[in-house]
Amino acid sequence: MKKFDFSRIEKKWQEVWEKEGIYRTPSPSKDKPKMYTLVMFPYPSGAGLHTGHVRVYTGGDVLARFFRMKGYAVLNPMGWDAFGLPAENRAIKEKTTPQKIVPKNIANFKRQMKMLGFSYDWEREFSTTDPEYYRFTQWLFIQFFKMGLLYKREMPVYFCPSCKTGLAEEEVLENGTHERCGKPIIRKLLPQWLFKITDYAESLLETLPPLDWPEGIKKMQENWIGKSEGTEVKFQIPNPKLQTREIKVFTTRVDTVFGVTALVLAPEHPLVSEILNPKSKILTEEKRVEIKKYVEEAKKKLDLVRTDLSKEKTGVFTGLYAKHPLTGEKIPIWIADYVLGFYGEGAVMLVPAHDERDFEFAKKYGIPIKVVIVPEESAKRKAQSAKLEEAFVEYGVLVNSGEFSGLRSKEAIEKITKYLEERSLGRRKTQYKLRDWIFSRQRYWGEPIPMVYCSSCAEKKISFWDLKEGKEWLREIEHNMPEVYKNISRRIKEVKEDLYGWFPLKDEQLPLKLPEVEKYEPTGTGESPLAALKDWVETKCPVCGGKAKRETDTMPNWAGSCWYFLRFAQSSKFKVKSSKLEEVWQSEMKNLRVWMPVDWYLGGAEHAVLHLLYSRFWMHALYDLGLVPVREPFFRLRNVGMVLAEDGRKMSKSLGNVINPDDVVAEFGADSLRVYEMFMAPFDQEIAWSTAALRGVSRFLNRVWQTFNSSDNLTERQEEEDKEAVAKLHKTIDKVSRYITDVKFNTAIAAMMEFLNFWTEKNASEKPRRLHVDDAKKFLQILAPFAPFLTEEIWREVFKEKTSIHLSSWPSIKKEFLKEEVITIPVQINGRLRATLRVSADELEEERVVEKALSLDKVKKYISDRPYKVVYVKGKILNFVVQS
RNA sequence: GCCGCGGUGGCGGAAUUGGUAGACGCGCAGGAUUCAGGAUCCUGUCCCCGCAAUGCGGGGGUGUGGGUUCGAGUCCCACCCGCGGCACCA
Repeated sequence: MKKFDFSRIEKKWQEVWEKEGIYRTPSPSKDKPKMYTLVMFPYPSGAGLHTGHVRVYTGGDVLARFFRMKGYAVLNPMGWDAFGLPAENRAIKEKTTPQKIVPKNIANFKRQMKMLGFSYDWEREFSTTDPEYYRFTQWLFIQFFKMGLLYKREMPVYFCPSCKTGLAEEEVLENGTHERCGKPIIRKLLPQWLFKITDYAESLLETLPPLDWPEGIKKMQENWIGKSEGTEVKFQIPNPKLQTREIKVFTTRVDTVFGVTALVLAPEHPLVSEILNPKSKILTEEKRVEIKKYVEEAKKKLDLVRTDLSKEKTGVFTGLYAKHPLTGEKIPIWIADYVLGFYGEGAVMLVPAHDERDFEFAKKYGIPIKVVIVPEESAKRKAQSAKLEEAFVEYGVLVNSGEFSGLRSKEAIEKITKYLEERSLGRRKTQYKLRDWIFSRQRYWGEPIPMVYCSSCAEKKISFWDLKEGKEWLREIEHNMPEVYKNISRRIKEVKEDLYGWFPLKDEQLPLKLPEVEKYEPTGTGESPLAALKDWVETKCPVCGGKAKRETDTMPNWAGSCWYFLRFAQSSKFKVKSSKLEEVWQSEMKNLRVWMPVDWYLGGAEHAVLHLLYSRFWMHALYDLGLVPVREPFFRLRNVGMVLAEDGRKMSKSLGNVINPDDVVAEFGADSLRVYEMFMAPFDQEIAWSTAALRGVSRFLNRVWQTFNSSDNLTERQEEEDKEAVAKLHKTIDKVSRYITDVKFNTAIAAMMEFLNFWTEKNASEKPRRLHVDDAKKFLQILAPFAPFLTEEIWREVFKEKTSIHLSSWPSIKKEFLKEEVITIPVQINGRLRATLRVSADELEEERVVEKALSLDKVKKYISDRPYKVVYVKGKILNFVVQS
């Protein structure tokens, strides 16, 4: 018998499928509902696809193929996320350009994807680096700008002296090194574009619960946004020499406010800079130097590797006092680096008795510890003022708290907040951990930010919204979307000052192409390489016609991935003839309405927060502007687990344990690789590579091939068909259908293996089991999403089918085959299995089953004459509870 | 420290969600075929014990200890271990 020659066959079908265009996206209709399956698109690196890519893309492909056969109009696209540092760094190293590297990498990725038989609609392919694509990335940026969601501000950003580039905080590892190059980073003050993502914190939180995402991922997003409700309390500083009149603190435990024995400021707090100014003359020179030294140390510390030793809290007393808003007591003001400058107000009230960190700090510096909360039980006795061994951080009953003494914590929080609000000493406040998103990069290989800066307009304090164009835009929003307008105009007030002189490009000027340059290495000054291109940078101000400069920063990698799923859903022949991009976008709304949201989104859990949060944010904002039909981009999310090397470690070149898909396909074929990666473990679980297990899968596929190529197990005559095999087949179809949509690919394959074993076993009379060819084909069909090449070969070459198996309809199940005719009922005595009973499916009544069971010798033996109780779950189990 | 996920044979894992624990695959052992095999096929394979031993019977068993239940891998309580994330968030 001929062996399965996979390399010849795979090549043949790749070509045929392409020619026949079987994976082109059909138009959905009433009978053909839409199904948008998407896998996180890859960064086309020079190394080509790795086994992890194969895993997640195969998973997506199985779903797409399954839904296609189920009669859905499937959109299953693929593209490339090709801007960003790796290509740029590689180009620098190899003395070439990213423009030359990227297409090569893409071509290699695409070759490998075709080799693996992924059923993408290649007509929708694009790269984020295509000017036709980033023209709209830039246009979207401008929409966000107009909405007041962007502002420019000097920010202390992380900077990698080795890569000579500014970094987002997310690119810095815990140990203070750059995630790409591993070198230590420093901090540098640079003007940055920031996204006001914090303005959407509530919105992003609100729509999270109904999403069909892994609960863990949802929780991580929730924690990242980090909402907490509490009270802002004002402490006045009765010191006429100071400009700062008050210190605001945020607390979730205002019930402990009577226990405040100090205020602690972050080194970044405005009051700190004020008193450090030699001109202010608030402090003695000695004190000023002491504090200055501490603050500088603390700021450096942020940049240093955080060690366990640095965990001990340090601080310095300023010599200044604030007034307690409720008791009027003098409260000393300290500075300590454990208070963060960017969270809350950059200051906390120190309540040593009821916060562990405060307790530790107070002990160290001899600050008084005042108990104001006691456990409810001890409140009933007498408030004991015994020395605290540790902070009492739970809720309890207030003591030593003036008129609020005796209240329970929760009630006290309400009452004290109200009291403070009435006297303008505080207010209810919701605080988020989420911070605004630094969106500009001082790098070459990214989308140019389509903004122009005119210094003379800036001096005249002209902003975009002061122009006729800006006013008209706002008026239209106000007219059409009054609610949205409220938010936009509030934000504009907040950001306007930072944006005098900044004007967006006109639609017809887009795309603002990334100029080809000779030297695109980072400048080292922190500026983007684009800053060196005089001709490009210098331009005319669209407002006054004078000299103006282009923004030379580019967008981060995230920009392209924040809306690529929209682009796939828009028409594939998306050629922009009109320069009116708004019209072009609006004309595509019908397609977005058809396809969005993504029904199935697969990708690694490492994107749990950033990519998913950023794209959700863009969608929420675009929804407010009426530019997308839904708020949430991804209805259903499933994670894929990593593929580790055979030794259980990460695959890496330096360890020499990398498995290359090209090699595996050459030796075992694409189907074997696909089925193996789906079979090894649940999809979301990590797996270690095992070539031995891959052989097992390969053996299974070979047995499928042999079975369909021999006459032993097939028949054209209905009467020769093995009834048991048919019943088993239908059960298998049922299982596989359910397992696929449960993303339990491993058990789907196990079920098919089990079926093949049964089918090729001899029956009770030692004869081979035969299936009618029409039924045998059904088995091929359920295997087709996993092993597209092998099944197509048999479908068309053995069975001479004219059209692809992948366009065939998923086999339907006959319910009567799902029923067991004879059921095995376990018989237990006192919960221990003692026997099994084979009962026909129409004799499941308790009376009959018990009678039968009692006739079993084993059961008799255990019961003998003792009284018993019967627990019977129909068709499931029988348990005799016997007294001993 | 906090949050999330997990702990089942020699290994990867299965278990209809409270109802026969170990499906399927790997590995291993024995056999067939072969000049040969790291190819293919068949048989066996959770551990321990007993017997009139190719069979039959008994006991133990899902990280540990307790609990609920006729019945627990699954539910509850306490603890141990591993992985991932966040890390002074007031």
